[in-house]
Order: sequence, then structure tokens, then C-alpha cells
Amino acid sequence: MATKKISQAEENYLKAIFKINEQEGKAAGNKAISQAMETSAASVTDMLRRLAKKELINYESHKGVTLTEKGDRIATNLIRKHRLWEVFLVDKLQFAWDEVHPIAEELEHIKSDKLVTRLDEFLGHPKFDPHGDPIPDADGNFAFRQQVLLSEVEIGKKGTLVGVQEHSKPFLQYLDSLELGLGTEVEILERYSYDGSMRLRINASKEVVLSQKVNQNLYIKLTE
Amino acid sequence: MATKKISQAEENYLKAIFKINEQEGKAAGNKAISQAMETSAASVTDMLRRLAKKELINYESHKGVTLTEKGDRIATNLIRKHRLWEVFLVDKLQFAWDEVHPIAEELEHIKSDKLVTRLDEFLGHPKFDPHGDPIPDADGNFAFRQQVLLSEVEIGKKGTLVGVQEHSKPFLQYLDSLELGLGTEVEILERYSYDGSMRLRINASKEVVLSQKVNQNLYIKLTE
DNA sequence: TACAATTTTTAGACAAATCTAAAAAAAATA
DNA sequence: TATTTTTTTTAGATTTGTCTAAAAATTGTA
Ligand SMILES: [Mn+2]
Ligand SMILES: [Mn+2]
Ligand SMILES: [Mn+2]
Ligand SMILES: [Mn+2]
Repeated sequence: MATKKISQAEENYLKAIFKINEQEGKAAGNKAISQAMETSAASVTDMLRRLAKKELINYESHKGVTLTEKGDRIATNLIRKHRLWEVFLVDKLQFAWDEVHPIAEELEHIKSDKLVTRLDEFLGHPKFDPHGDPIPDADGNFAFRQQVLLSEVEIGKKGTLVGVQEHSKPFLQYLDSLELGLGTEVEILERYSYDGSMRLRINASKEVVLSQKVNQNLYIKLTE
Repeated sequence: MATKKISQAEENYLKAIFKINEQEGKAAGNKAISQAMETSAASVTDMLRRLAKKELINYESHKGVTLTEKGDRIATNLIRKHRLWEVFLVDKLQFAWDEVHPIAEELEHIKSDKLVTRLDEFLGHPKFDPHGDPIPDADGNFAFRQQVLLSEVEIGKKGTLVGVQEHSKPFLQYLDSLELGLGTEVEILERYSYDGSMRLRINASKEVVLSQKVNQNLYIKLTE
């Protein structure tokens, strides 16, 4: 019954399964996992068997996997650690939001509950990470925030940029070049139905035009 | 020529070899390494072959090992990271000096030069860690400090506690219970030749008696 | 429903890091 | 120097995490 040791590789799989379950709203297939982990399908089958033996996932051949309660707790805690470290890197060490992910990918595996507690405290119990993603609390509860994709917002409305759907370096750097970041105020001026692009005023001054690809990846919190 | 990837296990061996070389002032034997790493002698032989193939150590069967320049650079950088993280844990997250070692043992393996640079800056370029051990700079140079073992100090002399030889949790906790920490002022009042114990005044007030075992593990910087 | 495409599993291998038991080499000692 | 003790290496296994190629199962489509 003693909780067996969980390797870094196993932890990464659990996190990947958690995210696929969340995004697709259903059991994660071998294919999706192998893509997320950038490994072969055969490796995934091997690992799923190991995780099932440790009772971290619910697994039946050819049926896709979900996390057990134990697996869910571990995955949620990893996400908590990952996002707290990202906040540390940006807020305390002045990293840019496009450079923190790979470092947090390593830091999330440091095993010390006290470290997480103290870090959370040190950072002032942040509720969202540098990309606007919610940081689960110690019990695994994610903060909820009312938000809409920019692509869904009507003309004339105003709001604040609170999150990004995409996390890639090129995307984040493109936003930087437009001076768009979390907290930026936006007002929708126009929408071009031809290609789904939109014209906005940002921070009550400059105007920018965003392609559909971009405005489908930005989360806005509407003003009132 | 491209620097091959170095595993966490390999890094830990390099650090152990560095420390044995330093402490014993000569090539590290298989036995000493296996004790430091808490592994079998056979595992050490295996690993030494791997490290030699990667040109990180100078190794000839039955002759003991030393680090190559490459190996030395890696070991020194690990020590730098380990000690910087210990400072972070104590100074920023309020950990006690007896709890940080195992966590730093994991944190030292995070691979990002920028992270080390930024952390060092954030901490104000500390020269010594929470145990008084010198933190090598980015070029691998260790700060030097004039210090003596308490057991060598003559009666009547005064000084400041600047370092500990032993790092074990029980030892550090015992010092805490005596209210002895880095920076504590000590004055040598008496030395009992029978068992090598010493009577001291600390911080110009309380008196304590320390056994030889203790006073052979404390480094003092003499006043003047 | 039958065939084709896709997904998943199996079989067989490999590198890394470890182990135990036994053999070989070096060091200590009588 | 000869013998004993200690250290180091070898031999042979094991676990973890990965791979490729091929087989089996499932899903999609004509
Ligand atoms: Mn990770
Ligand atoms: Mn993030
Ligand atoms: Mn370590
Ligand atoms: Mn230390």
C-alpha cells in the first residue's frame, strides 16, 4: 500500500494524460499520448501497463485511459508546481513568458511538499501563471475565471487580455512585438468576415489587426 | 566533439569524485566513491568506465581517478548551483540550514545557465552558502577565507563561527539547540586536555562546553 | 458487410544504472 | 617474503524506458 516511487517519466505521462482528458473531454488514446510525449506508440503501451500496475490510471486494452484519483492528485500537483515555478521565474528572476516553460518542465519534478508550500507563500499565493493559466491550490482546486476567446467577442466590446491558448515561443514573441501581454486592454473596432481577422485598439491608444489564427488563441475578460 | 549528454547519475559521481580529490588530496579510489554514492563497488567500476569514455575523468584500472578539465568544470558548476539553491531556500524561503541539502541535491541538476546567472543575481552574488561553504563563481573560482578549526584555537582568543565541517542534520540541530550558528561570536575560556572538550563564551554572554567531536567540526574566523 | 485505413499491441532489442557473487589484483602484515 | 586482508574488476542479472517491425484489433468507408 505504501506509495511506490514514481519516476520523472511516469510523472510526465500522467500530466500528458491529464491534459488530454481535459482538452478532449474523454479517455486518452495511445496515439494522442504518443504525440504529446513525442515517443513511439509501443513505448506508450509499455508505460500504460506500468502506470496501471501502480494504480495511477484506469486502463483496458484498446479502450483509452483516464486517471485514478491517485493519478489525478499527482498530475494536478505537478501542474501546480510547474505554474508556481513559472511565476517565480518571471516575477522574481525577470524571465520572459516565452522562456520559462522548459525550465519549469524540470523544476516541477523536485520532490518536496514544503518547498511548494513555501514557494507559494513567497510568491503571494498567485492564482494564475505567466500565461494566464490557473494554478491549482494545495487541494487541487483550479481557480475559475470568466473568459472568452477574442474571436467570439462582439464589435464595440472592451476587455482585458487574461490568457493565451497557444504557448509556443513564436506565438508569444509575436504578441510581444505587438505589445500585447496579459493585462493589455483591448477594444474591438472591427471584424472582417472574409478571413476572420479583427482590428482592435489596445491600451486605449495604438490600433492593431490580428489574424483569425491569433484571435482564436487569446482569452479576454470582458469589462462588465 | 559535441558535448554528449550527461545524466543526473553521472553528475553526482563527478561531484563525489571532486570532493574526494579535494578532501584526500589524491586520486579517488573505487571504495571511497562507492561509500560516497552508497552503491556497490561493481556499479562504481561500471560508471567509471562510462565517465572515462566521455573524457570526464582520468581512469586507469586499479589506479584511482581524477577529473579531467571538462569533468572539473561540470563538478564545480554543480557545486555552484547546489550552494546557490541552498542560499535561496534559507534566505528567501525561510528553510533551516539542516533541511536544505536534500532539496538542493535535486535542484542542482536543473539545466539552464541563464537560471544560475539570474538566481545568483537575485540572491546578491553570495560568496558562502548556509553552511559557510564557498560558492564558486561562474568561472569556477572559490572564495578563500582565513579560518581555523575551533579545536586548534588557543585559550583567550576570540572569533566568529563561519563554517561547519560536518553537515549532518543531527549535528546542525545540536548546534541550533546550543544557539550556535554562523556569525556567532565565540571566546575560548578553557580547554580540557583530558578529552579535548572546550568551554566557550558565546555572543559575549552564555557559556557552553563543547566536546572534541564538536569543536573539531567548527570553523572559526579569528578576530583581528 | 467487406475492404481499407488507422490505432494499438506484441515481439524482440538496446542503453543506462543498478545489483550479487566470484575472481583477480593490490596492499597490509606476520 | 609469504600469507592474509582489502580493494577492484568481471560475470551475469535485473529494472526502467526507450526503439523498430510486425501482428492484431478497431474504426471508417465503399
Ligand atoms: Mn516535466
Ligand atoms: Mn504556463
Ligand atoms: Mn544531486
Ligand atoms: Mn551546503
